Amino acid sequence: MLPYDMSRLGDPARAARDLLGAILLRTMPDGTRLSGRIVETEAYHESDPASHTYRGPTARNKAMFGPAGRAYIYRSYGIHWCMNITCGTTGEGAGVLIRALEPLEGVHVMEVLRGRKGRELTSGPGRLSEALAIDGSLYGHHLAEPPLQLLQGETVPDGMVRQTTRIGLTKGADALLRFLVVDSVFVSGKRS
DNA sequence: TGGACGATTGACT
DNA sequence: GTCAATCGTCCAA
Repeated sequence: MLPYDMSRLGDPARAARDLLGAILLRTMPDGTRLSGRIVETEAYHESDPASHTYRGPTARNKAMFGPAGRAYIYRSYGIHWCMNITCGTTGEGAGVLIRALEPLEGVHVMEVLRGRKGRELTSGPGRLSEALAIDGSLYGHHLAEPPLQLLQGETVPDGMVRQTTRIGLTKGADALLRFLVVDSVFVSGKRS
């Protein structure tokens, strides 16, 4: 499979749209491949009150101020790990939160890691991190190489993309910076 | 140096 | 639908 073209990780809103359909591949220490197709993203930028980078660089967010194509990983609610792909130029605090994947390879191992099956494997930022064994040890990792890689996938046509407000925010809640693939069962949130 | 607050999830009513 | 878990981070004092 071809690597994702990191030069496309400029403006985070544009990158969030473009990352739909791309593949995230995790290679376990024993060689097991865990992968999924990105079906839901959110864009964050230092000019945005909702972003972790809004108040400038800190020890936690420094990866987002570094070069594009790295993993910015943070702990949410003291419990879950969530992963972003950094965007923009060095010195610019921007990134794209990966909110949902469609499992491709290693589904059985993901089921063991999650202790669950089906839609709940990867339909949320904390869920997909657990399913792909992503944690703080991968902070700042360059996504061009193992054990965590971003690969080119099939392009998602505009007609299959919906743009909405982001999830779980108190500040900047009205900006339309969430992107999802409309026919995917794995998009986060409750379903009927 | 204390304390309020999450870019969430899952269990329970 | 409601709510607790759980702890690092950041700001006010």
